This record gives sequence, C-alpha cells and structure tokens, in this order.
Amino acid sequence: MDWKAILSQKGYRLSEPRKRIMELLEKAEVALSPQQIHQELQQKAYELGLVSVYRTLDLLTRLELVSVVYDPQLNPGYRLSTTGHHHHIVCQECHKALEFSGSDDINELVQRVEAETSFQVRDHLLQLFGLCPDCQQQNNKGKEI
Amino acid sequence: MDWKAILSQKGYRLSEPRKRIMELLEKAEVALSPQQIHQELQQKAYELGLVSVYRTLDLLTRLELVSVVYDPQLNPGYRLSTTGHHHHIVCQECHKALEFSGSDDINELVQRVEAETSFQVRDHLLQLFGLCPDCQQQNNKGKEI
DNA sequence: CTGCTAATTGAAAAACTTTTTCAATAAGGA
DNA sequence: TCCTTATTGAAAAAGTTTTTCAATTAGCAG
Repeated sequence: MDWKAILSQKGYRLSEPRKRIMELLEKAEVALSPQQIHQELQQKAYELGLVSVYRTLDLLTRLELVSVVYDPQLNPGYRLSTTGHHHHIVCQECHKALEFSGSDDINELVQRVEAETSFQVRDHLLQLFGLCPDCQQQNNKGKEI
Repeated sequence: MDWKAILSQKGYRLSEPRKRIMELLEKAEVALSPQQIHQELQQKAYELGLVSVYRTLDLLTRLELVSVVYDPQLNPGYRLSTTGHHHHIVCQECHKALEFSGSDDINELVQRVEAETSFQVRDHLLQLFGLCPDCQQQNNKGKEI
C-alpha cells in the first residue's frame, strides 16, 4: 500500500502540500530539516508555509511514512521510510542516509543489558555514522595528490 | 583522575558555576535539560544565568565529563558519564538513565552493515529504552488491584 | 596576603525553532 | 455542483540556543 492509499484509508486528505512534501522526500537521499523542505519547495516555485511543513512532517511521522534521522551533529531531519521499524546509516561528509534492516542483531546486546541492569527493554534508538562509498573515494583522492 | 583535576589540567578554572552544575549532575539519576539544571540550582538558592548553564554543559560535553542522553520523547538532556565511550538505557516512566558498557556487542552488526552498504562505519548512536526495576514493580501493582 | 590578568560569567538581545490560534481555503463525498 | 469539515495560511506566542560585550573572579606572581 503506497502512502496515498494509507493517507486516504485513514481519513486524511491528499492535499497539495502533502503531495509536494512526499514528492520531495521520495527524491531526497539525505534527511531534510523542516527549513530545508520549506526552501526547496520555494525553489520549485511552490510557496508553502513553514508551519504547514511542521504539521505535515508530524503527521507523516505518526503514520510512519517518514522517520526522524539525525545528522552527524545530531540535528534531526526527516527521511522517507520504507520498512516499518528501521535504522539508518548516515554519511558524515555528505549526510546521505540509508536504511538498514536488522534489529535482530542487537537482540544479544539487549538480553545482556537486561540481565545486567534489570531493566526491561522495550525500544531502542540506533544510528550508524561513517563514510559512504562516494565520500571514501573523495577522501582517497585527496591523500594521493 | 576526577573532573576537577581534568578541568585544571586542561587550563580551565574551577569556577562556582562549574562546581554547582557538576555537583548537581553527580547526584542526578536522570538526564537533565539546561532548563532543569537552571531551575534546580535556583531552588537551592544559587542564581546562575541560563546562558552559563549552556556554556558549561557545552564545555563538560567536549571534555566528555557529561554526555547527551535522550529522553523517551527524544529530547536531549545531560548526564554525568563515567567511562569514555558509553551508551545509556533510559526508563520510559521515570527517565532514570543508566550507563551500560559494550560497543563490542554491535561489532557484528557493524560488519554486516558495512558489507551490505559499502559504507565505512566510524561512529554510532545507541540508546535503549524500557522500564527500570522500580517502574516494572509499579506497573505490576496497578494490574493486581 | 595583595594585586594583576585573562578566563569566565551576567544580562540583554538576537537568532532560530516550534507551537498555538483562528479565520480562510479546498478536498472529496453527497 | 454544493456542502461539510479537514487542512492551510498568517500572525503571534512560546521556547530554545547563540552572540556580544562589559563586569566579575579564579588562580598565579610577587
């Protein structure tokens, strides 16, 4: 089910602002801040109040159509999400953000921490940071010169 | 080496605001926001400008004496840190935050994601959320009645 | 112990971000 | 095509963080 169907099914309208923002997020490889979204739409000659950007992102996040991704300085941004539960790996240079699957992999960690701390774990926040293939190459070029 | 020695050694002064904030953080079991720190010091009859709270937290964070911990709503707060690299598990009810060791445990995950995505992983953001022992008990009491 | 100097703080303002409010607009069913 | 109500726009409020610069103070020198 695509996002338009999800919105409709839940009784939300397919308004122009929502279409524009989803369209933008679908093309973006990096997480975008509300301001960036506002500006990029402006550049495409679509004037949308910043307030509406906030409201729309809030809705899309609640519907889990987009997810919050932190940049290397830990500023939050918004990225289209495909799967339900997901984590991201973010490039420290170009901020490109990719989803990766597998919360399975931290099960072992979760169990150890539960045993150690007596906490009952119910959720987690996980992001990886590093260099994307393109930026690894850029860095090597610099060194060779 | 304790925090006073670290500050001195790096040429920073042991000012009253720094002492007060560290003292507060040393007693706190939850991560505190700048506003909370400001208010709690006020209640102890120590008037400290909010600006100074920000500045001090910034310094302490750079020195890795405190670390940023997100509450369940992902609002950032500050918590005293003991080890160098560390993660936290946070109670979704009372916000109690505990450090846990072991970035080793995500090595396997990191390697898999590196293989999958061709990113080179250099850092990560990891927090667990759940219920602390006390709040687990509180919840059970509720159910029994 | 006293004075000096640079680091640090305070206060005000600026810059930014996010939320609230309410009237105007527009999506989508009748 | 009309109506109803969700949605948006605009302004303002609320809240957070940063900047600036003069006043203060920690810690060293004497």
